[in-house]
Amino acid sequence: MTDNKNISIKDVAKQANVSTATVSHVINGTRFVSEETKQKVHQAMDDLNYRINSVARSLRSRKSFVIAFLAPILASETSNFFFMSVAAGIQSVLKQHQYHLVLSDSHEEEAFETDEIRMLGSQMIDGLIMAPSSRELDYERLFGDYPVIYLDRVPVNCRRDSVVVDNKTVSKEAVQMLIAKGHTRIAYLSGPLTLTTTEERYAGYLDALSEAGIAPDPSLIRIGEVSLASGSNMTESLLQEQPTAIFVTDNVMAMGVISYLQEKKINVPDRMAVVAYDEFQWTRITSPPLTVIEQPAFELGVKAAEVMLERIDNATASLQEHRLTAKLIVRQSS
Amino acid sequence: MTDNKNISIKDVAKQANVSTATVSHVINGTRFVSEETKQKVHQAMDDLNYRINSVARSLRSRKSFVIAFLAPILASETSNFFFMSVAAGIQSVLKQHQYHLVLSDSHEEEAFETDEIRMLGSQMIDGLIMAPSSRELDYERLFGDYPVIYLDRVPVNCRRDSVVVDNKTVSKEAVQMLIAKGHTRIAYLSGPLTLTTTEERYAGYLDALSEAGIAPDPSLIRIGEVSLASGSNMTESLLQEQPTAIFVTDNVMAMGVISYLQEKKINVPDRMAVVAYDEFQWTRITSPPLTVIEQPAFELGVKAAEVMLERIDNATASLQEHRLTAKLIVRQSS
DNA sequence: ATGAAAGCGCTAACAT
DNA sequence: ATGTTAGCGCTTTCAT
Repeated sequence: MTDNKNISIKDVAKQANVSTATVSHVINGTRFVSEETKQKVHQAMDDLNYRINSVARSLRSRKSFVIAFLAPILASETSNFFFMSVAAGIQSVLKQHQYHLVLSDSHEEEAFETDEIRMLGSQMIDGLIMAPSSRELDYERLFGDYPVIYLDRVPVNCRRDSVVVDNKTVSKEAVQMLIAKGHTRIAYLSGPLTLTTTEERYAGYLDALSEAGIAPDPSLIRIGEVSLASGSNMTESLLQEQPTAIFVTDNVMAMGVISYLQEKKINVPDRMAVVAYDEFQWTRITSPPLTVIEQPAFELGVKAAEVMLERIDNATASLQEHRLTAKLIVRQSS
Repeated sequence: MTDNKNISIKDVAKQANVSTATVSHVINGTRFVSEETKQKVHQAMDDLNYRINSVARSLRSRKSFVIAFLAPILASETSNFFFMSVAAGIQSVLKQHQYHLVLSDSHEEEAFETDEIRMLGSQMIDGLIMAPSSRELDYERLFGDYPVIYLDRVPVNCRRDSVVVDNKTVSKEAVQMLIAKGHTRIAYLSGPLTLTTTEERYAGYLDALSEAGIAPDPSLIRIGEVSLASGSNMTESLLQEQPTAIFVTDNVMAMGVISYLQEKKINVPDRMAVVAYDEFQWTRITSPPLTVIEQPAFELGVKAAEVMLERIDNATASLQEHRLTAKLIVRQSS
């Protein structure tokens, strides 16, 4: 209602009887202005209900104070959670530094993602934090003149800062825990191994088996689509191979596993132990509560934002690769 | 890598031997340009790897093609899902019309929200879709000169378009279903009644009881914090009042209900029927699967975006109030 | 301690 | 069918 439609720095300057330069400097604290003049300017700004036009500011100063986060946030119920927590972490840091966060969705599809990067390129962002949907794509030629930080996953020949989770270590730990409990036929369910994350988790699984002198059995390893139905189907077809434990590295697929076992009244953990990825509230109310690997999602965001801010300050500092540790939370399903 | 740092329309014009006006018109298709000239311009743009500067464009044209969505997206695990689905719906429509979506988080807190609105005000957005965190706040004085659409909830004296869910009808239906199954002592668990949504759900509950000639029992009605622990605690204290069914209008609280009943080995639905709000995948893998009210989240977003686009085209058209229907999904918990 | 003015990259009114 | 040019609102250099 209060119409601040066209109130510019010029109007404020006139009202306060000073130059536009002075108004600008008062706003930005960018050179000395006498107390008296400051008062006048503030008064005028209040009177006119002045709001800075940050578009004009960005155009002139070539700085937008906007950081974009590109990830599969809107794709499925799952990624949502994880990446939304990441976003919350990014946000919490950026806000303290007057930066804004723009969320951009990649749909976990190269074409969609490429489109978004192109679009962001014209939006004058000060930086891009992204979870690439492909490991092979040559992202570099898509980027504009802003720092980029890879989060959660990293493409080949990465020449950027990155903040990821130590998937291999924790996956290995999870499988070792199962082995320690006497399991030798441990099934592995996963989405496509086209991401660094899934690949690392798989490596951890193999490592644990190998160190325990257990030969990996291909019939126990199922790689497929990330969905509840897919997890359910895999579990069904897996049963004839007689596994005693299932390690499922995706939480949507985990729901499929649980739902199938429940439907067939297969007792967990007695007849089948289950370890899943990601700690969401619902994993505590299944029966029994699920043993899961908790990824530090929020912290991932915090770290990425911090690295971004440093990178903006110092474009030539040496590359940083941060690897945060995940935590195995043992509950009754294993 | 490819340095398109400073390539402007001017560079393209020079390279193609035309004026900047022509380049602009080629880009925007805003007046006739001969095929031949068009070719030259496109060639030049390709050669120079030109990318439009949408900041400059926005400044000049006073149009940003950006719509902001302000909601408690990053707040809790729950709202996440619901509002992220809404966001996906908004996005799907906007994308077709070359608009961009900026997600902004209100934290479900007035102060935070006010801050965000102020910030958006300086960002030259073409519209704001929001789920207000307060019913009483005078939002109008915070808004700038752009259309606003209320989504999911509406403040008092709303003078804007709105897109909401018909909570009362579906809540009433859910309670009637419980009554039809013979329940008379039906508990009601909810977060604070400070939102139009929660208020409507409560009204539906009361209506169903009243029409069945059941006097509402205050000891069965628990209003409190939205959290798993809170849902759990409420369930515990509720038990001495001997309800046979629980209607819980928030899904995080629902997890608390489930977890408490499970822990105490109280059979669902035999000793306690449960009906919850919101259809997420995990509601299918609890034992037993949950009867829930499914809100049309994605559709809510679609509708809001459509209304926004119409409103941008026609600022003076009469106010629209859309009320989408929710669906009761009956499963084994009731 | 403050002002004048150029110009960021674009659009669009006014020319021709 | 295309060119010239004045700004959009701001920051910032160069003056004084």
